[in-house]
Amino acid sequence: MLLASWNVNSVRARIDNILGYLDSSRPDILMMQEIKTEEKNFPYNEFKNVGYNSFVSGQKSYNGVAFLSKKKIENINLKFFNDKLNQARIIVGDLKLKTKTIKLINIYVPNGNPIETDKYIYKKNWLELLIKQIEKTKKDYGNIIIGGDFNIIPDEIDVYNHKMYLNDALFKLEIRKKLRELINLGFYDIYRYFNNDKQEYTFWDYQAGSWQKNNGMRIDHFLISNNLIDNIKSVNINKKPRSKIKPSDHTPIECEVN
DNA sequence: ATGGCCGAGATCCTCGGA
Repeated sequence: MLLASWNVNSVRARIDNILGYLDSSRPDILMMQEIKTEEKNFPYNEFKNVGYNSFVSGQKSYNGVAFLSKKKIENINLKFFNDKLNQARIIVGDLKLKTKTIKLINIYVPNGNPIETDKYIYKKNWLELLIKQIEKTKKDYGNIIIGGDFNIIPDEIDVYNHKMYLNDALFKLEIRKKLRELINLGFYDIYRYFNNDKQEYTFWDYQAGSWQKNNGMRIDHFLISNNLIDNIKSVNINKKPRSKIKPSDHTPIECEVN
């Protein structure tokens, strides 16, 4: 089973790119972030026509997350924890396989810049609430996959010039520690698990020729609960969608699950 | 040495992104 996660930066502006990606990579499940639209304007039919069901948490202009899935995803939950600003940043559901059920958690973590503002406080609080709720969930469910745009650069190797990002909400030590705390609940950063010292990115800014210069960062992740580690066959950052016409600034991360 | 983008939504600019 191929599981993918992609910050599409508007599902409607990106519809041709997304359909192209589904056609060439055929993921069983695609977790999308930043769909930037309400449910009433979500292109359900375009995805239905190519064999995917949509499960959507929408919001006008900003944020928004969704699952596209060939199979049904059950017990969809848009209120995994109480986000005081009520932004559409998380969607949770159960994937029932023959031998097990996997809890799928699709997240779009707040950016948090600039760091001297409420936006940074919101990011930190959001991560703390997420960690608390994952800790609770871990007691009842062994099989958890958290995927999405974490807006966190895990380590120096994960960005083209880490010194430039020391006081950035994506790389501040305080924020990276939150990711570490989450992983320490019993997860693997599955990209790094399979790639010890490989330097690859999932995001390149639209500005300053970042893509051409490979000035990127690895901020989209899959965290796999310990129980599932033997079920993961491979992980791949698929750079093709970033090279297309009118691309998202992110590219998909893909994970092959038994 | 510097600056370079893009999407949404309401107007021809602002906000947010990272």
